[in-house]
Amino acid sequence: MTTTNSVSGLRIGDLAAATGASARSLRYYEQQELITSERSLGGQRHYDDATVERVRLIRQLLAAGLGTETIREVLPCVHDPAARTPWLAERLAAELDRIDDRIDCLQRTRTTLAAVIKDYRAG
DNA sequence: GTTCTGACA
DNA sequence: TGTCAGTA
Repeated sequence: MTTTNSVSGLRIGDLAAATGASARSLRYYEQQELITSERSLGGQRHYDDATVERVRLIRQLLAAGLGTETIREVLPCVHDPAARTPWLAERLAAELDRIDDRIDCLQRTRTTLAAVIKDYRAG
């Protein structure tokens, strides 16, 4: 569309380019209430500059294996100490354990694959 | 041309 | 998450 209105901010294509997330993913993040946007008269989404950093963090957490529900719960306290609660601390500790388990799993797999490759190269 | 929603894979 | 359809 080429509608002109007063709504400023990044359009979904801009945010996608700035974060590496696809427009499809960005709409999904919004649907999951991980990010918010304003709508122009034509219904187009417009994002605040701060959303760029937020999306990068979301993708980092997603890549680490956290689910969207967990991210939604945890995101508020990352940059806002006031949002940190005992319950959230337990939640984060649980995620830390999961990540450690995952690291262990990856490390074992790495060792296995490395051995196979070494064996192959040795002929 | 870009984005929107809903739907299917 | 990609992609297709029909729009605005």
